[in-house]
Amino acid sequence: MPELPEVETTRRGIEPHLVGQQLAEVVLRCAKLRWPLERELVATLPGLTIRAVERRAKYLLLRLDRGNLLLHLGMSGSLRVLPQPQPPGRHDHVDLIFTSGVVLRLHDPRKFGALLWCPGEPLQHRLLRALGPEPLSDELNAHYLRKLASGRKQAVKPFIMSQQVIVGVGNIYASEALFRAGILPTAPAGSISLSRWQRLATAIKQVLNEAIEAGGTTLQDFTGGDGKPGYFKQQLQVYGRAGEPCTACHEQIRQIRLGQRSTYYCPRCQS
DNA sequence: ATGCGGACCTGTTAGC
DNA sequence: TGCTAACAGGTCCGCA
Repeated sequence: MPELPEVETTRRGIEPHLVGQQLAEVVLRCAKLRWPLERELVATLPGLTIRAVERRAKYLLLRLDRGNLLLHLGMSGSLRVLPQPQPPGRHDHVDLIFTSGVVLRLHDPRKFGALLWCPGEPLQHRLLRALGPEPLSDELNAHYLRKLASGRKQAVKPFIMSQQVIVGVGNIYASEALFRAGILPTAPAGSISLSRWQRLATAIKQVLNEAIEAGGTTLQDFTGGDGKPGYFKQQLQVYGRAGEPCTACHEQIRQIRLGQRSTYYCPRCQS
């Protein structure tokens, strides 16, 4: 489900409810998500207080006064803050219960998400260490992209979705950014000119920023920490619109499969 | 080094 | 209406 805008929306939704909260109890109802859930969480976390809720790539970082929790929502994960404990529904796999009674609940039907305990610096964790730059930072620019793409034959869409290249761009926003930049998703990354990388870098920043503003994209069941859906779906110009007219030129939007992912583009606007 | 396909898991939708 | 196949927001890993 969540790409960067949805994770950031979630972060903003839960942060004000969690900072300063002291953990009372951890309830694990599922043996494993992406990885086996560490039983030591149940013994280690009670008593610790959340100092900050940060995001790196599509990971949420809960910084505690000692150690950190790394959270990834996978394809279908979502978080809710509940004012008090409630009976769990289907796929409500984890509850973090605080001394105030507030509960942070992780819901994840497909179980591709992750919850990891990280005693040391989370940015040095093996899963985060090799990640590329944040797309909304100045590190993402045309020169960086051209240099990294040099000599590479991979299609530009899977290239920009690779988290070693840039983080946060998933399947929806990759198609949207390429449409805005007028670049075919199948163009080999190594063949793209500096000026087109410039347009793409700008498009990525714009589409992510606009999606964050709208509270993310809700396709089926995404909700931010407050349970509200995101409204960016209405602003999608190509994703999920196969056969419909292009918003710019009225040509039919096409759908192809690229790297096992559905990919949408306008054959007239993108070259 | 790069790039691809498979795997993980459940739910929903499209098609016969 | 009911069954089956394909597909869905991610990404790690192993292999060529």
